[in-house]
Amino acid sequence: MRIVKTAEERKNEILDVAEQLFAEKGFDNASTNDIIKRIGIARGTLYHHFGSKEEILDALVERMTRDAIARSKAVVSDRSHPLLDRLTGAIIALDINDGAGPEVFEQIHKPQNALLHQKMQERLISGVVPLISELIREGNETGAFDSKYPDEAAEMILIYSNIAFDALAGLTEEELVHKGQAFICHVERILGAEEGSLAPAIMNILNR
Amino acid sequence: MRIVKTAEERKNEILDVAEQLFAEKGFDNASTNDIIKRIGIARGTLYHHFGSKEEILDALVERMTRDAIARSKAVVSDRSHPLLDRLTGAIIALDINDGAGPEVFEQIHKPQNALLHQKMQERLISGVVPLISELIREGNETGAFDSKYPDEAAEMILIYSNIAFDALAGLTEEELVHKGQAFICHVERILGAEEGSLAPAIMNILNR
DNA sequence: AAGCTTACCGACAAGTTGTCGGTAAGCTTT
DNA sequence: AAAGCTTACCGACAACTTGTCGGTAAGCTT
Repeated sequence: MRIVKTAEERKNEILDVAEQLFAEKGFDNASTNDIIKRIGIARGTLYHHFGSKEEILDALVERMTRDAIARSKAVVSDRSHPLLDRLTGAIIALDINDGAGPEVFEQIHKPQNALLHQKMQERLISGVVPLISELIREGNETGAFDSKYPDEAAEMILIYSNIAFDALAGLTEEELVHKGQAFICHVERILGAEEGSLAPAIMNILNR
Repeated sequence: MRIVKTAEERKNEILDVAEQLFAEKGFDNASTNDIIKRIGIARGTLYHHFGSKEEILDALVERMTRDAIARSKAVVSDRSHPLLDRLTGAIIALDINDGAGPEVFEQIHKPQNALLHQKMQERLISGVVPLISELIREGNETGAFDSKYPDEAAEMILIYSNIAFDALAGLTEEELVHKGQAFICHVERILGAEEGSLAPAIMNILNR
């Protein structure tokens, strides 16, 4: 009466439960025992599919970031929208909690998840920087931007948005708006865009 | 023949060894057993001074960041130097490895030290942002800068310099210079400073 | 010298990760 | 259909972790 599944099926099952547990208790506090108990498999089964606990984390990070980057890429490639909309859309696509569930993104910033957070950030940055910098170059040609260092500009914008928008828990609505406006202003300056040119693009995206 | 020391002495001894070990093996891989063996104390002694392994980490982070922030503060407060020198000096003071030893800063970015890294970053940012933003306000008055959001500008500059200058391991000399120039350019734009006004200030600091 | 505070000790409980020989399910292959 | 092979699965086990706790001893007061 032993239940057998394909390797892919079982791996995804493990990742699903790992995602839940890391969100609930954090990577450090969630044990491999927690995972196997919740699924109802034996210890050996888990280690048959993944070589270590960290390997589970890596696979999970891969799965989580793949979607976000794909979404970002889709927005960037869609030339039917104006350039500025594509820029803001690509960035926003990263921050908004994907379908998987918001509780993950809420707990991700807790100290127990420092590793998860760092790995996700690394992947997101390296995956999206090329997209954004290409967009910046495009803007340079149309005259919308005037950036001397598109790669580094993209890097700076993405790193900041990833870190700074982590800790927006204890902020009032007013502070939040202020922080958002500051961000827009600084992005405009970094890109050499006209002042106020980005704000409407963000509205376009959010109301879409 | 039991060796007794004051609590402060012993605590510092523990932190010294912890710093070594975290640098050698990373926070996760260095066990409390490693610490007590290297010092030659018993398990109970360690837990008499620190309530948990994470408490050791916190104390260590405190001790490490205290110096860096103090250095930064000293530079900012020294009004005998020009404003721009104080700005660049305060930022550079954070990145340069302090006397403690460079091996710590080399290993700090490894995955096993994600927690340490995150906690240090948080403390550094929250400690130095007020200093820098005050400096920016000062520059606004003298006309050197034109920043609408001094706090967020300081935050953005500090976060980027902390993250981006982590991974400069596999870069050529040329790439490094390019990245440095890009950073200067973007800081100037964020602050609304005149183009090229920051570069000489950085030279001043580095050659001091 | 008695007493109190506190640094120190080490055995122990409870839990963690990763290993390994063995079992059984579902394939080919003949 | 039987034999054989691959591979998903099992669970006991070793080796280690962190944190606890009753007890010891050093250095203070009083």
